Amino acid sequence: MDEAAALPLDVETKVIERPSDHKDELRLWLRLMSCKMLIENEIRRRLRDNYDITLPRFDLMAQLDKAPGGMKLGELSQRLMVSNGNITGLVDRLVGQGLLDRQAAPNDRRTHLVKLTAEGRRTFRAMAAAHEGWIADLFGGLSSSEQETLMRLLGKAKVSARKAIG
Amino acid sequence: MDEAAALPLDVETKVIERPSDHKDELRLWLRLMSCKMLIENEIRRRLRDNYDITLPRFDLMAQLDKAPGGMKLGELSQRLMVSNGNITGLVDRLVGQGLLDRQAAPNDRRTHLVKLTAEGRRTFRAMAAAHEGWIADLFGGLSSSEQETLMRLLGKAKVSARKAIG
DNA sequence: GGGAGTTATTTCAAGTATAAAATAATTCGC
DNA sequence: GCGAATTATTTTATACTTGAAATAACTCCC
Repeated sequence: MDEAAALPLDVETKVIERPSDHKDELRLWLRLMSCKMLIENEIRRRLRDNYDITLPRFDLMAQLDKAPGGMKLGELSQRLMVSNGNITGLVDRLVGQGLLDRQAAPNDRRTHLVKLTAEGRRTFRAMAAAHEGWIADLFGGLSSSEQETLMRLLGKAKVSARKAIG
Repeated sequence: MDEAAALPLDVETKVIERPSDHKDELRLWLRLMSCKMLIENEIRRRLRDNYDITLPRFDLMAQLDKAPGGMKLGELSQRLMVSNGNITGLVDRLVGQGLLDRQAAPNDRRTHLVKLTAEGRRTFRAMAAAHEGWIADLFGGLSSSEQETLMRLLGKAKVSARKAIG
């Protein structure tokens, strides 16, 4: 590139004069974040306006809907990738709303099993159907093959990150 | 597809029997979120361990570093895609740390201009260099062309979402 | 130039999030 | 079985975040 050619050719100082440039990865990261924010803020708004629920509560219920037998708190924390204490508070509030049921596990008194109540499940299913439509709508400008590629590359990014984290 | 062919062919009930399925877009969205969480949590950890700073503060400083003349609070709120009140608090704390300088705008007494102090700039530059390296490291498993494609498709997703939001 | 509407920011209450310490129960080795 | 290490969850302190209401300053129109 022109820019590189214009630099002094002294190999001793080259590294200092032209440290490795990682601006592209940074731009990629910033774009990932802004894409996420754009969509998330809209989803948050629609959940509030239409169902008077917050996104963290919705996300937690979505996990439980996939686990009819209930889940341990730690399992929720892992899947949602948030801290333990965070889950404790969210579950408290959802139990208070009558959407969740928390019961001690039979064999291990440290563990609590959390599951959706009948009302919780009914409520969630209605919201989830709308939510799925919103997401499809927001990603509607991408063809199926573009969506597939995006899916694949994000998967690869996750593998890459996990490897770098070790 | 086989699955569709196996369904009853009654055109009257088809819509009910087989509502449009948007599961793929949903999976894409969930993967985007988990990719973001994975990387963000690691960056947050490294910023804390190495520089004792939080991610929101770092992000705010990054915006200001790009604006030598300073920025209005509303501009920060727009760029970071967070609420106004959020920015007020973050700026308060950063001013308290001596990293930011807040001054009334000359021509409009409603507006405050915020900029990095000399110390703020020095501090940020050091952190930013490390941060850039971390991001490059985390995305290192993707080739340049894969990064390019990902960048392009995320851009397209943003356009799509913005259009759907209207 | 005075009031209506708009814009910029702050305040407020509630909720979400973290890290670290505390509590409590289990498992494992001996 | 006893104690050490581990595991599951809660608690605590602090920070971040939101949406809505409040405050304050500007603009514009008549």
